Amino acid sequence: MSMNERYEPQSIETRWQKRWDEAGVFKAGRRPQAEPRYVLEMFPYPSGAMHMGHARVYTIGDALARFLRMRGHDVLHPIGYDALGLPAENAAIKDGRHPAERTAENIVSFRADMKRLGFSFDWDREIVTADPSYYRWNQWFFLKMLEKGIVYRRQGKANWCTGCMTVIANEQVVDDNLCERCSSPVVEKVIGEWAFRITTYADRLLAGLDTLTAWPERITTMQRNWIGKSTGAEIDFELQGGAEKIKVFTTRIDTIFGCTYVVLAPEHPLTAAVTRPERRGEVEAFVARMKQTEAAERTGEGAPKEGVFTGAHAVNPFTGEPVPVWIANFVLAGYGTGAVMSVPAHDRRDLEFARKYGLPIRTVIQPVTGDRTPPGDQLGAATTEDGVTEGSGPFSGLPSAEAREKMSAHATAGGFGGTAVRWHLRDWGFSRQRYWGTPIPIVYCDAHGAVPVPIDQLPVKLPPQAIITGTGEPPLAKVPEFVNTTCPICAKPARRETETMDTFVDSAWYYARYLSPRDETQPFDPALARRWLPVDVYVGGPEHAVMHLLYFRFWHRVMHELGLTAEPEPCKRLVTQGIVNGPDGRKMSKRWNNVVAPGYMVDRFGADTVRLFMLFAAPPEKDIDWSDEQVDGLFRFLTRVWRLFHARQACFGASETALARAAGPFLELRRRTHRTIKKVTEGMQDDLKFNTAIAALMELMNGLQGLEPKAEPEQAAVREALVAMAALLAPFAPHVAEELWHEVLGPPARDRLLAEEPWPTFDAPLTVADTVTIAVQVNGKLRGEVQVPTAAGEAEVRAAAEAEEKVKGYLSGKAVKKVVYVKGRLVNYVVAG
RNA sequence: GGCCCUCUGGCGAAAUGGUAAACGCGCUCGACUCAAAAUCGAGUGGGGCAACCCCCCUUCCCGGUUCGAGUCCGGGGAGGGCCA
Repeated sequence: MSMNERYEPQSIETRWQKRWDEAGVFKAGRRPQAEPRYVLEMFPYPSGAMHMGHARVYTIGDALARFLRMRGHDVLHPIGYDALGLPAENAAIKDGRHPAERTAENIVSFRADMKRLGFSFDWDREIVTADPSYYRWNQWFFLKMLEKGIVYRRQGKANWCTGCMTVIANEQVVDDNLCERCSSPVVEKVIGEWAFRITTYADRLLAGLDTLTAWPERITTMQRNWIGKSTGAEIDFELQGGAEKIKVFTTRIDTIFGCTYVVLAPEHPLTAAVTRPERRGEVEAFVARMKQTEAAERTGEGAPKEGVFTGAHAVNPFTGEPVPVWIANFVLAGYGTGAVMSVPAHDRRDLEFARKYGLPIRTVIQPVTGDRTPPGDQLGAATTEDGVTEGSGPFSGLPSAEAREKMSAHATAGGFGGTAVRWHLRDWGFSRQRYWGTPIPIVYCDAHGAVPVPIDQLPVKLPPQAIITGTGEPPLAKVPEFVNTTCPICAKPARRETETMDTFVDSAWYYARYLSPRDETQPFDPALARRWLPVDVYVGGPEHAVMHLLYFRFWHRVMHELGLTAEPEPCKRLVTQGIVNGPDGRKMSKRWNNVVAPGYMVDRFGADTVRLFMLFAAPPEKDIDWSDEQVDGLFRFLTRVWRLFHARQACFGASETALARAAGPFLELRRRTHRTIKKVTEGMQDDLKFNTAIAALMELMNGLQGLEPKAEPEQAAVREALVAMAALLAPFAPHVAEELWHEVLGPPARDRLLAEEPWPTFDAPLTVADTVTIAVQVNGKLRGEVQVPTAAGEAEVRAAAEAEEKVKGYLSGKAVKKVVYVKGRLVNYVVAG
């Protein structure tokens, strides 16, 4: 046997990657008897070169996948590419190339970068969403959902991105009404579009969150807020001298006796009908002006409240009192009923508006604290908290919650309203007026209207020759070969739908396609789904909390209802990993010139060092800053490990039977070895404590460095430590681990691979040291420590503690009131004075 | 404004309510060297002291629960996220 003295990762890494690949050790389904585990990382959008963020997610998932494989599980750890979408199309327009060409190139580069990092993916299951063999199943789901009424065509206001020239989802509109992808302004546009009725799942998606106990709470909280259930009441205000009713939605029906006016959204259908002739000019001018203004601008916190009086009055059904009907900018047609009852004393916006236009303010809630709210005209600010009703007729003197219940019941009984629920969640409009997406399988026929493409005619393929202009007209509309077709019902000439699907459709169910990626008869095999789903651990960025992760849950529920999956939720445990910032602590970006490319770092230090850095810097969920010094340190660690093995080659042949005779420092080494196995194992199982697991390995190595084994029992103890170290290192730094493991074991291991060896086990009695240090406290302050045999009882420990000179000083002449003894930890004397 | 999260050495961090700062980085000193790099060894929270004996202080701040609080509870501050 010969070992190179120098640690040269580049040469060993490619060699082991090849061996793993040839042996097929990462293929899922090789252990049909074993318990399956599905480890998934969010698949990449291959928009350019791979970056550090990718290196981190896949390293985290890979460490876990490798660990579980060594624990004997049958592991599914797949990868693919989220290849369709706007950025690829925009980039293609910019440099005049076809998105398919660019995407294919990016995938080649991504795949190479991932392979160089040694991720244990089952490459046979690779999927590309831009491939018709994938997106035909998007079309299949579309048709199934159309059948079930989950997909529908609607005419409505949509968010139109002026940069991407397409409709985008609510969730994709950020900050000041800008597009999440391209930062161009987003405007409202009335448009016909396809939508998923995700709102009919709102209650189930909300309730399902309670079952996701292994998801980070902040993600479930964000989803809960996004779904946004608010329970309130709907109340009809009859128009005085007219037949119309104004339906208002409120969560604060307990304040209804304080309602002094009613406001309609400018777009409310009743606006024109209620307006009195003498006010018509003013109202129309106002409505016209509001149409020019965007929603966010109108309703923003700082935006001035503006409105006009319609001249009409509506009757408050609780008081019988007529109140004026106004139109105002801060009410939106799209939320609730598009009309609100205004209670200026108890709502901030209503108060601001009332003050501006001189409308009455009436206090009807008093704080529970007993403080008095001043009368309306002296009110400093609206009191928006719950309290106790007053001036509310038969409902006076009730706590808000009780008042709400009784008032809702009263409205129901009187036939003018009742309890109602409103959701923040909107239906998911998924039509895109762009090329690089899944064609929507619909044909428009003059005689039969919108006709679904029959399932056996799928896929409807994207024509390669689309003219990509980015002008806002669907590019597919300009491809006659694509557009012109025949009606599936009457075979007469017809036109294809030219819109494509949002890419969130692709990512909503890709994890299921990995189960049977080449299946041509169904999206995936339900029998395999029963074995592998739900996903055991899903690793990805927290930025997907309300878009991808909600659509993902929605889609899974639909699949569940279609009988394709056994469970209603797609994934048990979610791990959200932090960002990798530049060395300067700022987000890596060309703008700051602080981008560190993973490929370059692999060239310099090897994949194992880069992987160790990702895992050691901090726990997975924390943001980290790239640090050249830390990377140097981890490379040094691997070099030290390498040299240590080399320096101890004499131990490699030591016999295991000699182990039992190890004594003194070598028995202590054996204990450290077994404690390390325990610590790493538990850290990986319970939480993903990669950083402390690696720290434990460093400690083991530090302890090993000072030992000079001579006799065979000593050599055997060292060998045991080396074998364990190689195995424990395998999930984190798999290449060097594999190399060293083979070196230690020698020829007997020639045909085996550490990647699929059983995980080391520890001998429980050996994890216990024979003496422990017990802290001695007096009144909770540390005053000394004593070494006692691990087996020592309380009396023995106390005797030793009380014999300590220092402790004696603190105890002498004091009355001991109480002694707290914690086995193996401390003894605390509570003394008087 | 609402909801949520975070705050520990010079830095990244660790710590079932039980010896705060494991491990790594950085730094200091020493060995090796003509010298340097690399490597190896020792030290490294702050203050007091002749003393690396010992004492006091220290997990953003204030209070509480407890024999004992970085950890639990209440209040405040700063920073961040999401939603408005």
